[in-house]
Amino acid sequence: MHDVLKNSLVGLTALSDEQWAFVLNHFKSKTTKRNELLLEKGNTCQNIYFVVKGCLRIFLAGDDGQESTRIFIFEGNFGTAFPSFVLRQPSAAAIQSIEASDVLYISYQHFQTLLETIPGWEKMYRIILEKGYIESILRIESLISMDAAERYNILLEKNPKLIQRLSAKIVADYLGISQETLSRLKSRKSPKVGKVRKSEK
Amino acid sequence: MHDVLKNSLVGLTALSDEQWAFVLNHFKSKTTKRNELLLEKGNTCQNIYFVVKGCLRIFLAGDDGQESTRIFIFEGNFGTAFPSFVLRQPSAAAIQSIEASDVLYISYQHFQTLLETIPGWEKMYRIILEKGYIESILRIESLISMDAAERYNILLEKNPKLIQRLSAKIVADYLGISQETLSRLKSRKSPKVGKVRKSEK
DNA sequence: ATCATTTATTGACTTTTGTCAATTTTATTA
DNA sequence: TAATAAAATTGACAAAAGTCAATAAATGAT
Repeated sequence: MHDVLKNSLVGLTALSDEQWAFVLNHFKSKTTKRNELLLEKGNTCQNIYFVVKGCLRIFLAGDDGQESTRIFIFEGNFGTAFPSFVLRQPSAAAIQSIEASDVLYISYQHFQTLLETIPGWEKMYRIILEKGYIESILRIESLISMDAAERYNILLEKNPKLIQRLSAKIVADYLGISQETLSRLKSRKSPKVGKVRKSEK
Repeated sequence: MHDVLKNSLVGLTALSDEQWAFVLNHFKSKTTKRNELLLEKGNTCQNIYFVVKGCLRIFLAGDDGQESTRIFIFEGNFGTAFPSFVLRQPSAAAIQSIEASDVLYISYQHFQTLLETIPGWEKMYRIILEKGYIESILRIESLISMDAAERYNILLEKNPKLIQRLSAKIVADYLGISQETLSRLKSRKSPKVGKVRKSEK
């Protein structure tokens, strides 16, 4: 599993073999079950996760049972309940493994150690932050300037894998619309394109 | 002007006097008029701006004349058309000086120079990125999980100065709602709280 | 200070989206 | 593979928000 992590980072920053060993040594591995919670709302997030296989989601849960997905973390990506992790505060969001997944994770303390002792790690983190920040800006733009149909069509165009792979319920949570509205958008605009049924695979 | 910049950064990172001089030397200053455009949509953003006095906004403009404000940059903060600046691509958004403002700015090339030559600068940038990313995550959450009235009330609670200082039109653009809806929210929920008229100051 | 311009408010109406409920389809697991 | 649970779809209706238009208020430039 650690090789996957190294391979995905090796282009971002230049580290010696000793530094790579030091870095990788601070990541623990974990296998999760489908729907397993990695962080409960209200707890302070202690880890950054790197998804080797599978998919996590960070989501908000309202009192009424309604959920809103803040972000997905697919294979080859880092993620955490970011505000909680950085500010060391109880998290408004929970982290859930949507699929049975293999993840690596590093604690806040160890992450700080890497930032302080490996100069290239600061750069790598910065580049990952830039990428995440850009994604979030594009998402804000779609939310403030488009209606549900436009947002869905853009997602379909830019990230069709996401729609195929996840349940419509969760896609709706992510788009900020109800599952019924999403269902109607699908039948209205593109009847043939939707989640690939497992029975068709 | 450069003192304001140094004072706002000095707590984030440890630099020698020589390093501070080197850093500040790479920032140019500029005075802007009200409503002046610092970047037009379609151009690649060349600078990061630091607002000493006044306020900038980064906004999208639709074909129909409708505008959506991505973010505001008030005194003591950095900002840019971030995706364009980082990815070196034409910007979807424009940058406008809402008020007559004093700004400092640094070019992409000079910014890279600072990242490469001043280790503490990488850390400073990372901390600013973390802050911006957290803000954007909270904004996404409000957009996907709250209706217009809730978003407005939260903004009123967390950032009343923003509502007082800016026109309702621009606040509506920022909230992702129409000006009419915002006007109705104001009269419905909190008749006495609104923008402070200049005539009342 | 006045005037022209921009911004804000309000009403009437339309469109979009949400909610509730019933049904069908798909997925999970014993 | 049957049984059960979960998810998706659809219809009917309600609520939220947008649009258009008219008017009022505030601003800023002379």
